[in-house]
Amino acid sequence: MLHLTLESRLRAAVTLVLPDASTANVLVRPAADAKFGDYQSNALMTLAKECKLNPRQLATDVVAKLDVSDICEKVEIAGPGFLNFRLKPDALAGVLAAAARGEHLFFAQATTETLRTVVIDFSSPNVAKPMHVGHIRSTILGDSLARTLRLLGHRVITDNHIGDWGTQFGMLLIGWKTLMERTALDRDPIAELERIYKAVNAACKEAPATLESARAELVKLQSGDAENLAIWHEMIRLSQVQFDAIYGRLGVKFDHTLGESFYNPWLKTLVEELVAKGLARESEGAVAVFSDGTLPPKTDPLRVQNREGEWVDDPLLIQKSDGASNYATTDLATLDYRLKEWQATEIVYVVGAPQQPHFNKLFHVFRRWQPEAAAKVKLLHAWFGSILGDDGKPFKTRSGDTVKLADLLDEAEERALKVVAEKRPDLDAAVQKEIARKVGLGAVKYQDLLSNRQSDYVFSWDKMLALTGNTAVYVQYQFTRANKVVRDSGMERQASLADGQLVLGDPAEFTLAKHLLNFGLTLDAAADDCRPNFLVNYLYELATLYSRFYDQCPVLKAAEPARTMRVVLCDLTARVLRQGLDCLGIEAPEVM
RNA sequence: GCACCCGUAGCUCAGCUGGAUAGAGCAUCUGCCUUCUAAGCAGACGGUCGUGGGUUCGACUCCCGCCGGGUGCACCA
Repeated sequence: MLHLTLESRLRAAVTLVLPDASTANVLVRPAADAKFGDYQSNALMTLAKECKLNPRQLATDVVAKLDVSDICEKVEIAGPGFLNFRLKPDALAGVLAAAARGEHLFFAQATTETLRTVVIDFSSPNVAKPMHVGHIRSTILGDSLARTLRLLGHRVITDNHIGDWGTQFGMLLIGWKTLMERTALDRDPIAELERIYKAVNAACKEAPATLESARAELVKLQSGDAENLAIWHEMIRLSQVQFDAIYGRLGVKFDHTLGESFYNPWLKTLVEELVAKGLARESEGAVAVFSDGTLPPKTDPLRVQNREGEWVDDPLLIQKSDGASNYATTDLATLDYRLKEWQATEIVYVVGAPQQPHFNKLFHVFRRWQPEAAAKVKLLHAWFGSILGDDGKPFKTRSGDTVKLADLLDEAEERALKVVAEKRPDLDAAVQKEIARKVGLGAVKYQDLLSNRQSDYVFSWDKMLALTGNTAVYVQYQFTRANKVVRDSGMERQASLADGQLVLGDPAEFTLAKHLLNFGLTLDAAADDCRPNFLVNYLYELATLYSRFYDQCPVLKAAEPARTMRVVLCDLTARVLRQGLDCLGIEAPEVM
């Protein structure tokens, strides 16, 4: 918050010295080290380089025009041209008082000018398959991004683009008709669907005749056969029951679940339009979009170098030689729908890294298809790393020993319950169980959001369900401690708190208070780059700073004015922790 | 062969427009509960940031080469 004030003052001062310079990159950030002060700006060194000026001289000139004496001590110029700002305690206390009065929680919401309409495409499991740990990253990343953007005041539309169409249904239909056991289906629908799918898949490899009949069933489905359509609808319904159960546990909600099949009615005309516009043409019986040659081969998504080093076409197929569409066609139709139906200004696809070439092609082809619309929308593939097995190899759905998501969540809650029972034997069993639920599910989500999304992820039960160190439990625990102090303080709502009533004394208070102010900065960074790990790290740090403060500064026994200051710090810390955890989809227990 | 990703402490990983002495957790070791919840706090140990060059006031970060690992490369999604 204060850094934004410093930033705008600094920009104004820069403009006075260098009227033509762009100040977009003039930023004020929290200081890297407390000994340099509270905030710093490195921008003048960059600016001096661009303008071929002496950086120290530029810094001196800018500081001469800079008036921040209401919030800072004298601005220092250090090293080759760093600006170091040291806050006046009263300025910091003033921001805290405003937050305590409920005027803000250290972040700013979007205005009508900055409002974005963001469609987030995430989770997207396949019908008739169990959700496994491979789905967790997309689901949790996407949900966190949606929650964060919503908190920042943007219009967010979440869409679960489930896999409810495609060649696997040929095999599923055969299996349903010839192998399916009704009692098994009633007991565990997804397991039975998975079983028949695997059986038919194996049979197809043995006998070409089975493969043929699977194709025939698929054609019947696609041409509207009533029996096959009914079975297909039933498989989707059974899957949706499973999805809803998992999403319910995870607290994940979607505004829409428009699966691949939803776009079927538009696919044929879409292909025709692309052909008519000259973008797509027939090739080896299929229809594909080829490079138009306007880009250098190296940056052209539709060209690739072959073994001999020659550049050859690597087109985007939009219709198979049997006349059926594929996922490129569906994805183009989906993109078109989202722009027309929802007026999206951004579409974020939270999909794994291996699909980068696909999205490169998809976005490229869309730009050629609808240049005007494409110019107005930001398309982002927020990719993430693979989940690896203990052997370091990515595991795939068919390898057989994938960990089912439901089992993972069960195990998380069970492990957490053991710890809760040990730490808090005084609580009722039902209360213990509820804490264990929040702690266990929190552990899973936190672990997944903790590292950079682009890193590969080595799956291990112990790692995923860790309850010590930098984990959700730690943050949740600090929240309950802060919350408890506020409850016990008996302090009324602080609506009438005056700025002057807050006096910062102890260094632990000062450090904690400064960190609270960085909440908004962190939310913005996490949302803009789709990196919830920034927020996770921020919350962990806030929790550690609170824990130190709690250890060093008695709150309820302190004399005024320290007592009020400290209760306010506890209250604000608890509020920021709760709000931050909420952005991660993690619940904050009142008691632990 | 080509493209993309990765290589940071014993292990798992952070590292924000290039910025000041590269940070956490786990593990190991040492202290701290008659004091608001010890699911806690304080401290120690631990690094040629794969490697060799380049760019510059400054490189884990940008560029080039090399080594090592992973993934993908037209009708599955």
